[in-house]
Amino acid sequence: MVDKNRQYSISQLAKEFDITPRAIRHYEQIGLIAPIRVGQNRIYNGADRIRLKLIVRGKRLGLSLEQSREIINMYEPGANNAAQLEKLIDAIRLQRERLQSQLQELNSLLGDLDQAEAESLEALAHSDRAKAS
Amino acid sequence: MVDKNRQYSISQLAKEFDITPRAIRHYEQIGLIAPIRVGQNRIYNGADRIRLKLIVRGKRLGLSLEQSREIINMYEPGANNAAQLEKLIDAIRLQRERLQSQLQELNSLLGDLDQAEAESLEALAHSDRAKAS
DNA sequence: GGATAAGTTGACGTTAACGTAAAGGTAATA
DNA sequence: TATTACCTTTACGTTAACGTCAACTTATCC
Repeated sequence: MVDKNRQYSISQLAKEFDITPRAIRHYEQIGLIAPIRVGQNRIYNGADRIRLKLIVRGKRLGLSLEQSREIINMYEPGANNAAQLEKLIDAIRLQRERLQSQLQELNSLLGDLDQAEAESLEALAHSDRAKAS
Repeated sequence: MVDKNRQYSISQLAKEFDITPRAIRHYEQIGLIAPIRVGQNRIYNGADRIRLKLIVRGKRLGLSLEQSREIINMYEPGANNAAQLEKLIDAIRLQRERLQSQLQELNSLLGDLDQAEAESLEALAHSDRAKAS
């Protein structure tokens, strides 16, 4: 709760999350974050930082910004009611399921390939025999 | 081995893999497949079909066409040597690992959220008490 | 009072992976 | 023979997610 009122510059956050200031401004352009201004400079608070964190995590998870938007919209620092959190968690679970089915696909592909490998090894064995003969 | 010499039209394959003919032509443009021509029409054989299958699977796995290209290039219907297959399988395994780390991230995010949920539930409980008092 | 560092706003450029006409060839079918 | 049904090429359009200038302001340090 200490950093609830902390303030961050754009490059500070850019550095922390290893993205460019331009990217952060882009997120603002499409309405994912809305920092306040001091003079003409953007100043980010703790909630903004969390939103950014969600975005970056989403990217690592292969989510589009639009998909992340749903998650971010569900994150309302004050209006943190349980129903919203449930929805958020459900969304994440759904993505997890997507990933898991991808993994399944991948494993089946690996299965195919292992089989192909086995066959080709056998083929090689046969050709070896052919050479040997 | 029966369909080794089978022939397919572009729309047949499009239908089979649930993609558009345009997409298939696109894959050809960037050199992922190279069907023969009969007149001006493209005719695809079994190997072409496999390549397409690899592409489509790759997409389901979240691979870019360039990533798929590596896999496809490793698939040489005739020159099916074991070393190449090993490389192919390794590539797939690598992708699997990427997915698995994504899953881990996802699970940790879910962990965070579950905790946030718990906290907010507690907060709600407190506010209930506040209301009750 | 320059130089340097960090910030700002346009606004055009870029990559990926096709979509979407437009305009025309060919073959089977009513 | 006219209408479908597929096929072709050419080429511009589209979305996502920023990258990359250009031109300018503001604060700080020597």
